[in-house]
Amino acid sequence: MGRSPCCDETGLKKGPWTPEEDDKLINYIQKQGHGSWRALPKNAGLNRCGKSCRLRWTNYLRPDIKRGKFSQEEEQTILNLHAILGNKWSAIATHLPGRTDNEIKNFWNTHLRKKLIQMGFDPMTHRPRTDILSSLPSLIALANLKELIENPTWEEQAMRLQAEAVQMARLKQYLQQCLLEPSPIIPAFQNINIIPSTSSTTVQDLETFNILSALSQLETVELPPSVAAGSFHDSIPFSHLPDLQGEPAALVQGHDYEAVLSNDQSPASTWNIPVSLSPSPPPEAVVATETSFTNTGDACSTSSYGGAHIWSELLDDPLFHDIA
DNA sequence: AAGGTGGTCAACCGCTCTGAG
DNA sequence: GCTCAGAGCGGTTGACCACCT
Repeated sequence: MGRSPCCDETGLKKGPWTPEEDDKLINYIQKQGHGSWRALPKNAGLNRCGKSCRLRWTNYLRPDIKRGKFSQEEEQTILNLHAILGNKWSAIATHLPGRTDNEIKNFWNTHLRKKLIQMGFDPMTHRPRTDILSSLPSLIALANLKELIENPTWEEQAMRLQAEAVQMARLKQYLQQCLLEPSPIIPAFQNINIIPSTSSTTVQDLETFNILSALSQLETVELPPSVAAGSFHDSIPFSHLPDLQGEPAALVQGHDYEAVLSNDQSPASTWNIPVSLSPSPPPEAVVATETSFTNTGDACSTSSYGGAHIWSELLDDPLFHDIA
């Protein structure tokens, strides 16, 4: 399918529009309307293809176009709509008066997409990224390498790695059980939906969640007998994480998105993009989570593994970003 | 001051959709 | 139902600009 573009016709001008061309186009459309776009350039005295004229008019010259920076409300609207519609820029644009699909697309690609990635969200599914899982072995190797560099003796390394292996195995076992057993959802991941809310989900929440999600899917660690006994699980007072296998909102096909948009309790997505993309103080739930690990007092304590700062150091490491 | 790098955004390209004949 | 022209859409490009080294 597909036709050769009308601009292939030789002699037609391409590239940036001059003020004179803009004036011609505006004057013609204001007097005659655009009618047939293909016929327009000839009638208006423009050496352009109709397609180029239409684009220039709809994206730049139209009188009702709102220019300038996107407001917080517009930004949030785009995020919410994109979670439901995906890259349907024209559909998104219909909900933002004065904004063009091209403008929204550019804004998404240059701002919002990057923000979501930085926060650990997959910009396409609006869910926390799980591709970190594929690089987890590298991540662990990196952590070990870091330790090797900082701790010169091999005996220390052997003992440390052994302890870490036990910790990771236990953590994995616990998280697997958490994922399998229905139990109350921890506050940090409660009430998750695509509609703006006052939820205080933070970057820290997401990083924590990503790490926990990654660890929960570890498949390569041999479990020591103490884990199999189940004592570890019993000692941890927080519960299971959201289902990661659900349908990504952006992939919902054939959905009546207008109905979804008008429904505050939309089931189309179970994830909440934070209202503000700026960091906020960590919620109690996350603090409680870290405390829970530390207070167990056994090998699963994050403090004996280096604590949360090891992970945050790692996550900030340029090498990790390359891997991720 | 000059070159390099990254961000932004207008415009283009190629494909799909739609409706008329 | 088929074909084709026109319109529309989303992805990509490239010029321009600001900032950094």
